Amino acid sequence: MKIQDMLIEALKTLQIPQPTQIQIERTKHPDYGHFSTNLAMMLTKTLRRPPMEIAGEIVKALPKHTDIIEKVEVKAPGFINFFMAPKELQTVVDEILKSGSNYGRSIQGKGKKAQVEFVSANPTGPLTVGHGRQAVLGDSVARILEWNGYEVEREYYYNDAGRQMRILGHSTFVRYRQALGFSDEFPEDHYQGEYISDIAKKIVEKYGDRFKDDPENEIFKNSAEQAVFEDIKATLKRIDIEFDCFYNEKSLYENGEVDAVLKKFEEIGASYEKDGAIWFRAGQYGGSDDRVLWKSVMDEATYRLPDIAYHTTKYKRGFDIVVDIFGADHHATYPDVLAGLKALGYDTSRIKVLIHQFVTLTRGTEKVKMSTRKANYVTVDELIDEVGKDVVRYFFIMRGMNSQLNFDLALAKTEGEENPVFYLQYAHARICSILRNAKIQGIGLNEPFDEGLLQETEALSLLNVLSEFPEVVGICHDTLEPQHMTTYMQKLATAFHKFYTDHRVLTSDRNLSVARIALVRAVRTVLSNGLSFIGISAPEKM
RNA sequence: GCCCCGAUAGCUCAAGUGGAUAGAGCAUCUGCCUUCUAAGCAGGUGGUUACAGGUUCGAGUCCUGUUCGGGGUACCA
Repeated sequence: MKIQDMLIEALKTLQIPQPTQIQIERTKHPDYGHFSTNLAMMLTKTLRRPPMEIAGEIVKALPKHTDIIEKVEVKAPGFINFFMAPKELQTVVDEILKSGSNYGRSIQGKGKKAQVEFVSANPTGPLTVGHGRQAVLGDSVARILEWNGYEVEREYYYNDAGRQMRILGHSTFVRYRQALGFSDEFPEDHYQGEYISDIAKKIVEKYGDRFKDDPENEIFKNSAEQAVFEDIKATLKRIDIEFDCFYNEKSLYENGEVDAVLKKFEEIGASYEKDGAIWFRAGQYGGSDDRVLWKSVMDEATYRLPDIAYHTTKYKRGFDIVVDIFGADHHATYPDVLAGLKALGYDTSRIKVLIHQFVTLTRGTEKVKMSTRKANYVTVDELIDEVGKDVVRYFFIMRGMNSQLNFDLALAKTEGEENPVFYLQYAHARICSILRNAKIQGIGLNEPFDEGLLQETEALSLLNVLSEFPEVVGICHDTLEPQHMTTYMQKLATAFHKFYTDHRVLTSDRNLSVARIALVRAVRTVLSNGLSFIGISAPEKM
């Protein structure tokens, strides 16, 4: 960065040793210029002099580059504020138009493979609002990594062998009997959802009463699983989420990964037998207490063992970065998995675990409890029907994942068109409309322009916001939090709407019009890139 | 008991590594459409950032304690 180089040069002339890091930040308020540094305040400790004094000397010693920096100010308690020259701000238009849909992309992940694992709900029923948050969050994290140059794989891990699935199969069986006219009672702890009856009816259509006395027949569980999975995939597709891989836990037993972990643990003494069960010394590897890996009672593994084995495959499959996304209810399980991997000698710093808090559903002031069993949930599909794909996606990532998300169903309906997502899309549509009009007036979109004509306050602040986009992509990468992009997009749209209100793009002055067209084309590019970054469509008309 | 997350405007929420005057939307009040999309813009009202201490040039952000809410703490996943 140019400002940084200038500061380093100033420190050299003053013979002040350079601190390990020079912080340069964008300012919040225009009064403080475009960038500022706390360098003088950082130096006050080592130099033992007042920061204002140091700041003054640094500013005097700064090399003069009036084409880049228009003004430098010192403000109490010792900030050095840089005001960029219009000429410097104006260069971004050309840069954006040249880069187009690549503007903002970073290459820091180039050549690296990343995997994002999310949703991973067992196929017992439709995706609910709770899953929705994770689905959108996970896909957004994947998009963040893609924008930063990684080759990204989206993975869905599931288990179709557990107790839940047995109950699902039996639920289907009972509905099947009922569909055949038997008056079997439906057990309370079974899956109450109507989708089970639909699946059962299809079995009746296809096979009649052939299985009426065969509750153990695999057809019940298998048909249910298949149907549910198809629904889940269809739902995800509606919000533009597609997985590259569905990984079945069962395969870890079939391909020997589970056994391999057990054997290795035994070899290195990370496990021991007690009370007929096999325990993992999690405490020795950064976990809290020792945990059971293999149950004595049922003679089967606990979930930890296949989870550890599963994660070893992530290393074996060559991912440089692995992101696991869990709901708050799973936060206690991952330390054991990490401890297991550490025991096996893997570098666990490659694994990033993101925990998101729950979605609390309310209808007005009334809380809606959700349970897949009792079928009293709101599905992602219903949500999409209600507010549309873009709003669903935006809604789930506009809040930080650490906060519980309150979803008021009553409000979701009324907010409708006042939703912040329309604000962004409207800015894009407005620009498209201007460009259509420009064409009608016979102004070409690619005519050479004089960027020096973009000098109004509103234009300059818009240019400043535009130049921030690549940094936001970087912040999203560092934090793996997509909401930084939504916050930025609001800021960009605001800057544009403000410019639009105060200045016409198509004026009687042709040169000015051409320059402003270039500006709004740059805005459109960044809007469109940002919307694609968060997976929201950029409409040309609204 | 112990662990994780949260508490910011009347409501829902922002605020990258500690920075300056804590921001949006909704709600409410007032202005702005014979000119490119008013799904917009400008302005008003609204805050002791749960509470009490601490760290420092500086704390919504870090530390300690308290209160309240959510989630966990299994030979369930």
